[in-house]
Amino acid sequence: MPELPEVETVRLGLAKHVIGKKILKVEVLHPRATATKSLAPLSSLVGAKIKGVSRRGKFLWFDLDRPEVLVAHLGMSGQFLISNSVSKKEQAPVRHLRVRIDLGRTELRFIDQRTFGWLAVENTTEGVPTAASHIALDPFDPNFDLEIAIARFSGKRTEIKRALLDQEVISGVGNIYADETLWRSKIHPETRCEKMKPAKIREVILNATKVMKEALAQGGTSFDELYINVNGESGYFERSLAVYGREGESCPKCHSAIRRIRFANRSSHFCPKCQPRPRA
DNA sequence: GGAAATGTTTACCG
DNA sequence: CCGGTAAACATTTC
Repeated sequence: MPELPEVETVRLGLAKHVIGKKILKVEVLHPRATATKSLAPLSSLVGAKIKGVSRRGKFLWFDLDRPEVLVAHLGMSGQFLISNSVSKKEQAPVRHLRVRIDLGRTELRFIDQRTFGWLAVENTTEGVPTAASHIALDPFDPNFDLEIAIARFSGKRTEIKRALLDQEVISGVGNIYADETLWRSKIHPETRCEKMKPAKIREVILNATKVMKEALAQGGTSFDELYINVNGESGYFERSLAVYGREGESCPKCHSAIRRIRFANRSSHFCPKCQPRPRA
């Protein structure tokens, strides 16, 4: 579920609530919540103080007053929720609660229905944890370089949608924003990158950036309770979606029926009129 | 009741 | 390198 705008919404919420707090206790309630690559059990972080919350693409991490970081990936259904610590007795059971991190008056909870998300203790290289070291810069990164990104797309001999989803080409874009980006760009998802002019690729990247910025401003996209911010609130970008999840409904631009195709093992939504299939 | 679908990532195979 | 497929899993929808 969570793509860059959702992860960034979570990061902002976490930063507001956990920076400066010390980890007093860590309770792992599901074995898959700790990534196998974790250098140590999450409980080894007891005593560490949280100095900051960082993000690259869809990867999140907590910077600590020690070299290691606590890395998190939300997968399809991961959430962080901030709650006030209450005595064990008063706690209502929380569905899919995987990890509890005691920060004193605050408890940080990692909740994950499908358990594709994970946490890990990792080292960093130039401030970036191992898990995210192969991930390209996302368009919100101050060091993001548009020309380098264009070159990377141009070098891919594959379809534009696959490249958009490839986190080593550009990071942060997932299935929702890829479809929305291509609709805005009037490009069919199966258009080959090598057939696209650099100017068109530039337009695609800029549209991806724009659609994710707009989504961030609305707190991200929530279809259900599977994506909510650290306070348990939903995002409102769903109402702004032009094609994603709208198969059979009308294109906001031309009113043709939106189509859905299976593609790269997931659904792609597009307008057959605004985004005609490129001729081979 | 069962199949198909769901926002991610990684691995494997041809 | 590319692309298809599968896998990890729980839940909802058709």
